[in-house]
Amino acid sequence: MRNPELTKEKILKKSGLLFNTQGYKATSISHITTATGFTKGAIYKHFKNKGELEKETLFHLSSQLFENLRIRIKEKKTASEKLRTIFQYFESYISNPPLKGGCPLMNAAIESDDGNPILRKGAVKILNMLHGAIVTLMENGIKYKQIKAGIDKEYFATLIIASLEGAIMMSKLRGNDEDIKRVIIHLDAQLKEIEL
Amino acid sequence: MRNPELTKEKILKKSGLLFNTQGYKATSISHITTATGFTKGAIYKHFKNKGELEKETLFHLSSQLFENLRIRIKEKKTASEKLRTIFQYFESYISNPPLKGGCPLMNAAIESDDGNPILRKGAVKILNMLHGAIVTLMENGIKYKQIKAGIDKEYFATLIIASLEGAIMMSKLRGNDEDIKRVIIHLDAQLKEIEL
DNA sequence: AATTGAAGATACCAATCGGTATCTTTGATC
DNA sequence: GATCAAAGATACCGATTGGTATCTTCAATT
Repeated sequence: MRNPELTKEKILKKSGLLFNTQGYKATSISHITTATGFTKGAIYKHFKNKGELEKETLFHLSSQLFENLRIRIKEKKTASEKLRTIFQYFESYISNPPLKGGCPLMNAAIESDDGNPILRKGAVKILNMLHGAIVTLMENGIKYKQIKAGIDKEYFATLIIASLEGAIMMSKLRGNDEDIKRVIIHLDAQLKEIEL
Repeated sequence: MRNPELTKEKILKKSGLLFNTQGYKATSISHITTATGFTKGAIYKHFKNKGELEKETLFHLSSQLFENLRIRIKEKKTASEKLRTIFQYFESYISNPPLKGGCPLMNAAIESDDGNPILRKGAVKILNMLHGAIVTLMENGIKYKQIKAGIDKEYFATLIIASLEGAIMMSKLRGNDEDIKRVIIHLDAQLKEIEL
């Protein structure tokens, strides 16, 4: 009944939940052993230390969310629709969370940026991926005449990520859905202005 | 040479630095004793437990920043100028940080929102204060015919806070000042649209 | 079916955690 | 200047931390 791959997957999944809700530093190996049912020995067979587990877990979390998002985006045809899908996905973090604990990028960014350089590096990578994905999405929109040419893509990508991330923090903290909705209304309006 | 008030102040100051950079959970009492030069006995004479110290420190940090901001805002005359002062203050978090470790509101919000209800309550209070301050600022702007009447103040306040907080996270993580600058350019443009 | 290396369990380590009880020192009050 | 409560130092507590060494169990290979 042994299945090392499945064991590693289970450890990553449970660690993801714990790290994203309780925080990386605040989640101990013992918490993970009790959550998974495995022992320390099993965990340290798959991960050489806690830092490595944190890094791999963050990557696991983000690939999961990215994959989810990618599927939804693929269904849409125009760049505008794709962008709006991103907005809605971020709203679902509040209204119907695909993952407890809020945005893993934000969580890792805030916890790591003044210590834990390994985790920080992972967070930077994820942020750059997200930013880059939005930029290419807009490039394609321009290419297929759905979006005005000459707009500053980097600027829009930053605007989208910053306001959505900030809004999730606000809504999550205040137990609101007002803040995230307001931001999405604004982003929708901005999107209308660059549509063709 | 004893001065209990000054002792408490020093503990709060050093704790503020440590909590805001290393995180609340990650900063131990021992870290604070070595940073302040005081012993555990001294700390627990002024704060009944670590949670209380965290709460008071967050309040101390935010009042400091609020006071700084309040002074700068008071110098400006119109609502637009006052709002732009807020934008610039957030930019200074990156370009010339008044405090290491980024925005204490954001830090406390992210670390506390799934545990540490005491700290969370403090963060909510600060967020509501900031939001409320921006709303009143705009109300006065409307009153004195500097800003268009009929605009959604709550909406603008949320937009400002969300995008600035998100941008700080991004710029801090990427070692950039691009992201925060882009957001401020956008907020400036938004402000121009509601000016009279 | 015996072998063997990997998977996982168990038991332990020193260091550190938040917290407390107790002791000494200080400075204001009389 | 003696008094005395408050401020702060010291020493300790049990629990928990990340990590390791060792043992057992499993399942694929021969």
